[in-house]
Amino acid sequence: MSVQTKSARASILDAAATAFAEYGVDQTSIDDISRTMNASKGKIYHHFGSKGELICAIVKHSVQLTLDRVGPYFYSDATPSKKLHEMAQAHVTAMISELAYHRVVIEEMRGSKTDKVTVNERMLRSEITALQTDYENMFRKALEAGIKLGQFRKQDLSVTIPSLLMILHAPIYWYEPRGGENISLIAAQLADMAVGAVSL
Amino acid sequence: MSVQTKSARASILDAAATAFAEYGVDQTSIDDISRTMNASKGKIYHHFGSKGELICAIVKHSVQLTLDRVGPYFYSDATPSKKLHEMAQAHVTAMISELAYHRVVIEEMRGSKTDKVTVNERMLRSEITALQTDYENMFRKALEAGIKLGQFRKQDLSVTIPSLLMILHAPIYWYEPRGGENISLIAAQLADMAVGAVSL
DNA sequence: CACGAAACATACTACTAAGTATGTTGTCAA
DNA sequence: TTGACAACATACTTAGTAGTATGTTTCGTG
Repeated sequence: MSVQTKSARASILDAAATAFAEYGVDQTSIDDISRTMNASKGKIYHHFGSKGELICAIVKHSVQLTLDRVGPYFYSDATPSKKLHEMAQAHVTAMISELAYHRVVIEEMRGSKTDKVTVNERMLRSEITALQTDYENMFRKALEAGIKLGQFRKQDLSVTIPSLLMILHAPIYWYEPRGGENISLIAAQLADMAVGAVSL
Repeated sequence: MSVQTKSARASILDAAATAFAEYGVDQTSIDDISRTMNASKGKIYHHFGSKGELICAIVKHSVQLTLDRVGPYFYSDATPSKKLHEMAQAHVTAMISELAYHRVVIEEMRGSKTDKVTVNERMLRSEITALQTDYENMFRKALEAGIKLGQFRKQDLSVTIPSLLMILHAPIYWYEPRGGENISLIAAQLADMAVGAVSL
């Protein structure tokens, strides 16, 4: 077959993300995941050093996907209001489009992790943190530009940014893929809310 | 001593909420909790039938506390904008004031729970759901009133309400009690954002 | 074809943590 | 006083799960 089937690593990532998103990270065992793939636990541990690394890979992928979707709008030359609106729309679209991956992120955001953490995992974590910082900085700069131009209210951005992202994360909690639902409608409304939340 | 010390049940609830909030529900064992209280596992299981029931009690308490703080403002006769602002402020104040309890709620929102669920727990869950529905309805009515008066934008409330609550939940993720931070400042800014998010 | 490594599968170990069974102490009412 | 019950403490059982050790098969390459 010339049709290159999805790589084993990607299959595992998909299956894991789906299972984690559905039942929760802690309630899902590696055995559970392998079972849904008609594979064995050995396969997973061959590709990922630990459960923690698997989770990190999912989270990193989620952040990267979001960055890829939103980035282009940040680097446009639109007015701050319009730019923020487009970024918000892209973010929501990302959330809905790869729902499972992003759901895992939410669950792992408050990751204390007393368990053993492999060296590899520690590296992944710092990479993720870097990506997330980059991402937040995009919103920070867009907001600062809008404030300077008098389009956005003066405000404490360390409060604004996480709250703004909360709005855009919201679909993670309640969206369920049906037939008819119009993704762009939801994205548009949430983007309206986001812009309204910071505007004068 | 006439000073009535806190009831055992309340002590357990506090210790559990604190530990759950700090390390995560799944990473915190009943033994962990009892250890922080200098008590025994038997004490906890004497007052709560299972870990699930303990969690439910915490969640219910959280919802009840929020309801108590926000309710009065809903039943005032302020204009929709002002009413929503006051409700939002009260909500944020609640989040910050009993941070541990509300953090547990967030973690349990996406509760699939394949485990055994006791009958008692099932009852608690439905009570909680009822309280939460009541709570959301307060915001729904306030928003509908504002839309009717032309103060708020026409919008899909099934999208708006969860997103609005997300803004108000935000401090749960980043607030950490220091000395100087001014709670009311944070509450005011988030309330501004909430009102702005739905206004014309 | 051979052979070595990658890509798995299978079986096992070690440990954690929820829940239980049972023992002990204090309290209060009859 | 006593007995019964609430309020704990202690010790144990047991199920589930992360991780490992060890086979087995496939496959690219010389």
